[in-house]
Amino acid sequence: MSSLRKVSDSTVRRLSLYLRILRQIRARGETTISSEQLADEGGLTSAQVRKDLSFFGNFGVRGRGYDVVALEQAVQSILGLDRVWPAVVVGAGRLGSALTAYPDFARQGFRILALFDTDPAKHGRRFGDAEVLPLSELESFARRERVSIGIVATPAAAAQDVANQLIGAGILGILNFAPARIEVPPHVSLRQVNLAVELEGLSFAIVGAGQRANGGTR
Amino acid sequence: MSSLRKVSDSTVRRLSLYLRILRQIRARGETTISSEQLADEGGLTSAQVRKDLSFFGNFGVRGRGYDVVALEQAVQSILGLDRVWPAVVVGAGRLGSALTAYPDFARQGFRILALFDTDPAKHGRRFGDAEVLPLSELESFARRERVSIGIVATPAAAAQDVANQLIGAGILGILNFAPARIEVPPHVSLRQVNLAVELEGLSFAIVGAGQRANGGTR
DNA sequence: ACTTGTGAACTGTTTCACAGCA
DNA sequence: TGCTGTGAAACAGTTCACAAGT
Repeated sequence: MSSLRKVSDSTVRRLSLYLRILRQIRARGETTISSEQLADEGGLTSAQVRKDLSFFGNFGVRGRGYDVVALEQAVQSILGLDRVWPAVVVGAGRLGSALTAYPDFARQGFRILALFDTDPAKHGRRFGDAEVLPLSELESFARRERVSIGIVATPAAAAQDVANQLIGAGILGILNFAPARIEVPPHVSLRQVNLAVELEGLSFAIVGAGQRANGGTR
Repeated sequence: MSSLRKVSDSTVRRLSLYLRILRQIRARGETTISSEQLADEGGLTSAQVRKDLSFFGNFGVRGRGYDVVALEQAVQSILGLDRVWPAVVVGAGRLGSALTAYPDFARQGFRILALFDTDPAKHGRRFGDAEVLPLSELESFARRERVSIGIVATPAAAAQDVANQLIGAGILGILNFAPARIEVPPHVSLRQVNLAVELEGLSFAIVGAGQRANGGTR
C-alpha cells in the first residue's frame, strides 16, 4: 500500500491536475484512459504520469490503460479528499470572503465553518453557510469544532499570531495567504501562497521575453 | 549585465522573497545585510542566496555583505517591478474583485484599469479606481489602453476564450486563476495559479503526517 | 499489439567548500 | 578577518527505453 517514500511537491501538484482531468474524462463518458492521453490533457509526458502514479501503487493494466473511475477514486484518496475537512478562514477581508465562497473548496470536502475578524463591523455577516465571528473566539471555536485546517488571509503583521492560536487549538494544517513567513511546529503542515509572488514571476517572464525578442545577449 | 542564462522558476520566486525581506530590513534602518542574514529571514541557506543573486550580477562586497538599498533596487529591476504594468481583471466575481483590490498588486506597479464580466448586473460597479465593463469591450479596451497583463478569474469554461481575446489585443502576459489549462503562443508569458491545488497539497501533507505519527510503513 | 511499471541515464538544482578580495 | 562568488560534488527530478503483462 501507500509507501511513505518521500514524494516531491511537484508530484503532489500533478496529482491534483490528474484528478481534475479524470473528472472531465469521466463526465465525457470514457471509462478507460492511457498515460499518453492523461499526459496530453495535462501538458506532460506519459512517462511522468506513470512515474507519478507508480509512487502510490499499480493502478493500470498493461496493454489497456487505467480505469477512469478507479483511478479517480485512488487519486482522491491519496490526496486525502475522501473525507470532510472542517476549516476556518481568518481575515474576512476581500480575499478571505472570496476564499470562503470559492466553489472548488467545498467540492473537495473543505467545509468552512466560520470566518474570524477583529473588525466588529464585520461580525455577524454571512458568506454562504459561514458567519463572521470575533477573532477572540477563534481558539475556543477551533478547539470545540475540531477544526483541521486554518486558512489565513490576514495582513502580514497578524499572521504569526493567528497561526499560533490555530496551533494552540490543535489544528493540523495551515494555508497561509498573508505575505509573511510563519513558523509552525513539525506536526503542523504549512503551505504558503503569495499572490504577489505569482504576479512578480509573470512580470519577470515578460521582461525576459522582451529581451529575447530584441536580441538580448546570448 | 543581466545575462539570459535560463533562470529557474524557484530562483525567481525566491527573488520575490528577497525583495520583501529587503524592504523590511530597510524599514528597520539597516543599511547592510549578509547572505547569511538574508537566508535566515527567508528560511534558506546562505549559499542559496548567493547563488541566486550571482545569476544576475555581483551585488555584494566581499567581507562586508550587500548594500540593502542597492540590492533592493537591483532585485526590483530584475523582476521588472521598476515600471508600471497596465492590467485588467476578467471575471468580476468574488475572486476577481478581491484581486483587484489586493494591496500588494498596486504596490508593485500593477495598475488594474478595469474589470470585465458578462453579467450586466455588475457593469458599472467600481472596485477602487477600476470599473466593471461588459466582456464584449475587453479586446478593444485592452488594445486601446495598451494593457500588458490580463488576470483571468473566470469559470474554467470561459478561460481559453478570454485568453484568446487578450492575446488578440496584444497582451504580454496572463495570470490564470481559472482551474483550466490555457494555451498561449510562445511570445505570451503565462502563469497558472490554482487555489484548489494548494489546499489539496495541504490535505495530502496532513494525511501523510498522520500516517507518520501512527508509525506507518517507513 | 499495446501500454504499464521501472531501472538507468540524463538534466537540473542545491549544497559544499574554498579561493579571492575588501 | 569576514563574507562573497563560484567551481565541484551531491542530490533530486525527469526522461528514456525496454522487459513484462494482458
